Amino acid sequence: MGYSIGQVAERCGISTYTLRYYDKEGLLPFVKKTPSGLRDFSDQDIELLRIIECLKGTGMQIKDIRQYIVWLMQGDSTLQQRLDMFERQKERLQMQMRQLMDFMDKIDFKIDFYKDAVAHGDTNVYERNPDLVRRKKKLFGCCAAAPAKKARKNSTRQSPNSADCQ
Amino acid sequence: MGYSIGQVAERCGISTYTLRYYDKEGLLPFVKKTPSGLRDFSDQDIELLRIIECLKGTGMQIKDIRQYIVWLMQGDSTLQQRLDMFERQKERLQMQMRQLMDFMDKIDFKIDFYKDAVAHGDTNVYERNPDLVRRKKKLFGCCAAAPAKKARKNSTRQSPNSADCQ
DNA sequence: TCTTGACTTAGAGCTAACTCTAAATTTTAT
DNA sequence: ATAAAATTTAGAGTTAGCTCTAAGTCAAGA
Repeated sequence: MGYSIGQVAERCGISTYTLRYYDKEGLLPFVKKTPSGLRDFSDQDIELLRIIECLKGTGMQIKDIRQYIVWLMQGDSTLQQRLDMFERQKERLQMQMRQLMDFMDKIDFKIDFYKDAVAHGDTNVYERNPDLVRRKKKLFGCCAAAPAKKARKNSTRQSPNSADCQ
Repeated sequence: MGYSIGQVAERCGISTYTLRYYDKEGLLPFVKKTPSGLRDFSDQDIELLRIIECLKGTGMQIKDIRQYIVWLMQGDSTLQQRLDMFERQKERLQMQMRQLMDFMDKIDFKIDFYKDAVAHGDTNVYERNPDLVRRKKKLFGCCAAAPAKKARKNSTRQSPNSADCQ
C-alpha cells in the first residue's frame, strides 16, 4: 500500500481533479490500482510527479510531457532522447531566468520611481532624481529588439504626453 | 505621428490581434487615434506595454493589470497603491525565481543521470554513481511539504518497482 | 487612378489546463 | 452495522488568453 490520491494531492499541492486529469492524459501510467480499483501511488510515482511539475513549471505542455512518459515506457532505447529533452528544457529554463531577471530590473526601477513619487506626492521624479533618468533610459530606451524597419511617413516623435512613464 | 499597430507588433514581438485584445480589455487607454481612426502608439505607450509584458510575464492576470491602468488614469491619489502593487509583484517574482532554481537543480540532476545512463546503455546509475544517489535523496527524498497526516492503513513502503527514478 | 496591403470593428472560435457533476463503489470511523 | 468520507468513471463546463473571420476603410506605391 502506498498513498491514496487524496494523500498525494495534499502532499504535492495538486488537486485530485488535476491528478485524475494527468492520469487521463497518460502522464501517470505507472500508478498501480488496488484490487478494488483505487489508485495506489508509490514513492517513485511521487518522484515522477515532481518531475512532471518541474517540466510543466518550466513551460512544457502536457502533450510533450506525455512524450517523455512514452519514452520511459519504451525503456533503455530512448535514453538519448530523454537526455536531449532535459538539455533542451535546461536551455529554455535559462532563458526564462534571464527574462525574470530583466523583469526584476524593471520592477525595481518602478519601485524606486514610486517611492520617490509617494514621498513627494507627485510624479515629477525625473526632475529630482537623475539616477532614475539614467536607469529609465537603460531599461526602456531603444531596446532595438527587432531590426528597425520603415517608420511611418511623418515620423517625428511627438512631445511627451499625459502618461509619461508611470 | 508615432507607430502603427503593425510596427509595435513587430518591435515588441506581440501580434496585432493581441494588441487589439489588450486595448479591448482596457490595457491601452492612452493610445491615441489618428483622425481617420488608426491607432497611433507613442514611445510612452510602448514603455507602458513593456511594463504590461513584465507584469504578465510574472504571472499577473489581465484584470489585475487593468487595475493598475485604472490607477494610472486616476492620477497622483493612487501612487501608494501602485507602489504596493509593484512591491507585491516583486515578492511574487522572487518566489518564482526560487522555484525556477529548484527546477534547475532537478533538471541538472536528470541531465547527469541520463549522461551516465546513455554512456552505459542502461539505468543502473545508482549502482555506479554514489554522488547521484546523494543528490537524488536531497532533491526528492522526504520533502515533507505538508505536515504528514494519517497514512494509509497498511502503510509499509512497497519495494522499488519498474520505473525507479527515470 | 488603381491596386495592394495594412488597418478598423464586432464578434465568433479556439486551445490548454483544468474543474466540476453525477451516480456508483469503497473505505473508515463510530 | 451503519453513516460519513473518499474514491471511481465518463463526460460536461469553465477560464484565460488569445486568434481569427468578415466586411469594410485607409494608405502608399506604380
